[in-house]
Amino acid sequence: MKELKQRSTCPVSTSLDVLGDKWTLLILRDMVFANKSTYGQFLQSEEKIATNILADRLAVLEAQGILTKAVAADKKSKFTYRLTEKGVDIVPIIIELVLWGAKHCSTIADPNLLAELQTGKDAAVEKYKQLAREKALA
Amino acid sequence: MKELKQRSTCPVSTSLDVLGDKWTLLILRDMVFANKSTYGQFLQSEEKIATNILADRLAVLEAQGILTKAVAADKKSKFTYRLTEKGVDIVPIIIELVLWGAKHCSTIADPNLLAELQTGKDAAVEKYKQLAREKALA
DNA sequence: TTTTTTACTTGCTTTTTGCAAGTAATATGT
DNA sequence: ACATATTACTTGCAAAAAGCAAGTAAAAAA
Repeated sequence: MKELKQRSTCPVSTSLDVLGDKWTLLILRDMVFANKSTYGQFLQSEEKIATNILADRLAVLEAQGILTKAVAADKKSKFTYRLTEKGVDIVPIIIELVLWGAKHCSTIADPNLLAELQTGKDAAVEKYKQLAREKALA
Repeated sequence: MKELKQRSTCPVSTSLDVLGDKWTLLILRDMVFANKSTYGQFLQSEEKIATNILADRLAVLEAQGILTKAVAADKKSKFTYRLTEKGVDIVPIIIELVLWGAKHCSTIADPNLLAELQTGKDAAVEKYKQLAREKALA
């Protein structure tokens, strides 16, 4: 069981104890916006996470109850990672990162997603949370 | 000038290139919610950031146009750090971290802030953004 | 004029990351 | 049945980042 040290009782600080690095939220982004759910799929992302880092972060996320790991339906040699409700609640954080990056940095965002977020953020957040929940049941 | 390498053109990834570590968003939290603006004040926070890390992060934030550095009004030996509009736009990210940490982790959050965020998030976000802007003018 | 404040910098150790290669349990093709 | 491929890791090592203690330097206060 991977343990994390808690630097203080502040909620921002404690959230960062779990999510504050360059890779964790990218894995969750891939689950929410790219429908990814296996180790092999996470490895294929553009940012090229190292295999040991990916294994470590998945273990932390599982230990923290943000996702669950189960043998895949089709193959016994494959695992499927799914978001828990604690994981689904990270969707708003990811969406704020999309909006900030798209507004202030040189990035290429999906125009449809961006338009959706800019015209009705609350509805879009709910939509992506619900989609994430449905994927977790499949 | 501190440079950061951009791992991809994804807005989430690019935001994390800048903000994805354990300290950067704590400095911004202190500016937004604790009215801090000087090196010495940031050092006093509960999480005990090291002096070299703080100096490094302030330089990155300045290079990225998230905050500005100026000689303090009262003392020539003191600097005042202020949020730019790009910095003010990080407020929603911090607020989502507050909400997630308070809901899912063992933390102690200010009950007034929490109630305010839970009853009317959008209004509260605007309020703290506006307060941050006003501080930047003072 | 000495001491204190303020904002760092430097040197060193420890931890984390990144990279390449290796392992092991299925699963597939012939 | 047997060899090859897929999938999910682990291991070892070098490089980068973080953490810690001490030192520096300009300005302010006593």
